Amino acid sequence: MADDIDFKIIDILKINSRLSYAEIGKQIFLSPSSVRERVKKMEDSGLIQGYTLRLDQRLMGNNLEAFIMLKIFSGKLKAALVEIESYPEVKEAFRITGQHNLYIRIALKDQLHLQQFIDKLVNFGEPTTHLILSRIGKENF
Amino acid sequence: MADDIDFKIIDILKINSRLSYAEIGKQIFLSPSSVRERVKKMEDSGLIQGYTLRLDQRLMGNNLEAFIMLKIFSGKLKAALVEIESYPEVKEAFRITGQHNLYIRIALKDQLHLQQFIDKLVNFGEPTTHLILSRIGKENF
DNA sequence: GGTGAAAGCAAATTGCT
DNA sequence: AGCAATTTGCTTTCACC
Repeated sequence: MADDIDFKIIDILKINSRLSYAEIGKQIFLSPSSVRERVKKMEDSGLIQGYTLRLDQRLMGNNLEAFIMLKIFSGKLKAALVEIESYPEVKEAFRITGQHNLYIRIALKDQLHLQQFIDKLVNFGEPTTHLILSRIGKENF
Repeated sequence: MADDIDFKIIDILKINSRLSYAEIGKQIFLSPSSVRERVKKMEDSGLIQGYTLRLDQRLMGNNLEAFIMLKIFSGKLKAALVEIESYPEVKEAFRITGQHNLYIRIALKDQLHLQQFIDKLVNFGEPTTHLILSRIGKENF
């Protein structure tokens, strides 16, 4: 489906998704209308799912980033899924293989906030918490 | 620094970072120039770090998503950090607290690819692998 | 698939409040 | 902080290749 030119466009949009088609076209020697056509096709096919921003969580008032892995109590999975979707602290969450069933990435104001968050999770499972100390490299989704 | 109007703009850009200032302004009853000014200030302050896209990893040819937690061997941390930054499979990586030292999120073609990836990591530490089965809710960075 | 032309919009600057 | 007006550039569509 997608060819090398498409992947070049994706690589450019990864770095700055607000660039104009004209600007993208300059970088890959293609007309703005062709760039637009290709982008539109990638959107329509679902390859490009959308455009979003990168935020500095510290400047958003979240001094703590962490992830929690949850070993869900028997029969509590459905309730946990619904609950987790509703928390604004949750940045992403997955079902996973291994000793734990859920991975939950969170951004929090401080340690008290973390404590309160964990207190909510213990209704659904046994949490293991890992604080994020620093990022390595750049995001590359 | 940032007020409620700024956060409204951020919420809109989270959903679609390619919207025009005019369109954002319509949604929050603000002129395009004011929206632009506010966005620019948030970029300059570092609150908004950039704009990127959401991709469907399956349609990108990556049928396996996983994360690996690495317990680094003594003296191997620096080498591991350099190495990990260079792998295109790595979507994000953190230093973390707990039994393991590094968290590495990856997107891979298939199980063979995962095996090869793990084989590279075992030079630096002891890996624990968790496959991602499905996402819960939407990304919310 | 790619292009270029034309109409309609958006971005960016400026000056005013 | 916000707005309107301007110029400059971009988007979008479409006929053509």
